[in-house]
Amino acid sequence: MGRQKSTALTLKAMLAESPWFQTLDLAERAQVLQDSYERHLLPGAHAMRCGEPADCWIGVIEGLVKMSVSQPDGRHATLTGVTHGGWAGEGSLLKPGPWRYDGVALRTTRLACVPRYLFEQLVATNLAFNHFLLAHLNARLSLFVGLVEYDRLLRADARVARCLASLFHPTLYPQATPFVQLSQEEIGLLSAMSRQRANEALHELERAGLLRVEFRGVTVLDLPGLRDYPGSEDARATTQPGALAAL
DNA sequence: CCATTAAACACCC
DNA sequence: GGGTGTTTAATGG
Repeated sequence: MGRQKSTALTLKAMLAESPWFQTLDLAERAQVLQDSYERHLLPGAHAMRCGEPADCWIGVIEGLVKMSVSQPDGRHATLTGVTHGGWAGEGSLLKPGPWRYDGVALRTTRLACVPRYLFEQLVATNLAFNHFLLAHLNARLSLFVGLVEYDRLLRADARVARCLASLFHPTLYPQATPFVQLSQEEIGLLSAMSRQRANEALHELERAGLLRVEFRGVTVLDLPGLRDYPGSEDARATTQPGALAAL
């Protein structure tokens, strides 16, 4: 126990720092603090498994959860990653039935779990909480709209850029700091590419001055630049096959 | 043909 | 020991 890592929060601190918690009145806060619980996951363990009962709303205190879908033939697609400070699962909780996605811990992970009945009670009675949920869902929507574009139109370097930038959405990840603690393998998993391709992409982004590749992670230097990498104007330097090759 | 990846390797934090 | 950086052969569009 007692392991004190840099940003390790307690369950209560994690709840207290979550934006939606601020929307609750005192009684609601007390109930959330009392009835929420913590789960510890080893790498590879499921935070949620498609088809199993969706019995709580899940926040990431520490670690990394990869959201994905899979098909019977074993192929699977990564949807997004949830890092510390992020909340996930509200989509499945908003209607009856089981989880509709898989959530897999990519490394040792601690989860904050808010029981389903509490989540439903807040949705039914607390307008401010609903406002938070709308903003949260809207943020998720724009993330996935961007994902379709990214999957269909962008090359690998740009996919990594977008994947990293998405971890800085203030609504989804209020606790984000410039240093992103993701190994290159994890970045590859989230960006749907191999580790060495992710490595190559990261160095391209570093060359572009958008981030610094570091030990077990990257530090983001230019978030807007990452968001619309490779940009439209001064991207001539990098190889840009396809689009304007005719000229 | 080209890009990407899995596998394997040697560094080094 | 795990995360990197790099090379190799294999794979698929």
